[in-house]
Amino acid sequence: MRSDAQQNRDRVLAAARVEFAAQGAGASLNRIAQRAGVGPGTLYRHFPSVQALLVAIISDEVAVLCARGEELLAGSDPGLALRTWLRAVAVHAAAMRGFVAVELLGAAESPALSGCHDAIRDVGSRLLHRASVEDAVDDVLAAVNAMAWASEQLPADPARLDRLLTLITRSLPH
Amino acid sequence: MRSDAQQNRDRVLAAARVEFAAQGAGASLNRIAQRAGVGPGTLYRHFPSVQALLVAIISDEVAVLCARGEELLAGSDPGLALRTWLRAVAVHAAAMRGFVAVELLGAAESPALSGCHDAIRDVGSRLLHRASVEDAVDDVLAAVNAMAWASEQLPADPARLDRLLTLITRSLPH
DNA sequence: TAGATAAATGGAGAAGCTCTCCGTATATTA
DNA sequence: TAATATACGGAGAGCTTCTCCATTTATCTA
Repeated sequence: MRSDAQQNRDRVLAAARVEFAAQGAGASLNRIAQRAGVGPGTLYRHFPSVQALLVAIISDEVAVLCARGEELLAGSDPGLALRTWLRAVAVHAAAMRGFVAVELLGAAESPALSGCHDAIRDVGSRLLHRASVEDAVDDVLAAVNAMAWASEQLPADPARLDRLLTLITRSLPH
Repeated sequence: MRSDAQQNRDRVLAAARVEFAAQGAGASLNRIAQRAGVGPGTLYRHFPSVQALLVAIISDEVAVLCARGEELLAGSDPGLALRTWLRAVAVHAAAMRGFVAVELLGAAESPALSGCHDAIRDVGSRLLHRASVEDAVDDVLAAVNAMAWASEQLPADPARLDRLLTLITRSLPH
């Protein structure tokens, strides 16, 4: 990749992070391009769709979540490890203002995205298995993402996400 | 209201039901107006925002849900009544393709909408109380709506909604 | 029944969106 | 330094939501 192209790609990504964080679902690709100081054409060449942009942003954080999961898998309390990790997943999803949920849930479309999805699934299923939970990992992850999404929609209440997660996790092993 | 206005209002509502059911979040108000055989200006006078349109459509179904809740309150098994009603709420929310969830969760903005919200809350809290559940009705409803939303996002799987609801309801009294 | 009036209509158009195309500018290579 | 491949940005097409106002029409009154 040409060095100026790389630079522009990075600037678009940085602008997109800011814009998504600020505007959520109302983010405009035009404004992202403007904020990055590039033309719309440039943005679309690097990221042909909103998904592509999100995938690039999300991949980093998924890697962090997986690493955290591996750490927890090495720890001693399987039930606590599972609940801790699910909470981390939820916080991550909520921070992305619902995008992660929408994108990850609907996965399997983009190769990169389903890569993320598979990585999360893998760690999740091992954590579930070690805690003797029999529910499908897809269902549990969908539920956790849904809770993150819900807590986004409602008026801000710092404790709500925890209460919603508790509705699910309290039936899991302690 | 003048009779022609009433007629147009009804036609817009009918068109909106069809369009929302067919297109989901991608529904276009232009097309709704076109389908109803009215100009955009007419649509916007009757319903100044998408929310207003949704509120009108939703109000009917909320009334049905409340009636169902009252029936169940008169029955004999509090735990079963609660689970049955929560499932009905979820099916209703899913049928609205996520709009109900978004709108009802974010409530308290439009008077009509918060009316719906209050009605649902009222029935829900009585069902919860009778089943000796101590969770806040808002949290439970948010969780149920979130599950309906999640099941919408994922590839169609008729049993998924039930599995997701079970993640919540299995910790409630049987 | 006919005229007055208040209300509703619908379409033109402003502003913003996504996304494409292509002439121009520039980084890289020989 | 010259040639070439690549990336650039912005004009513009075709959407969208939403507003304004000249025109039409239902309803009321005499």
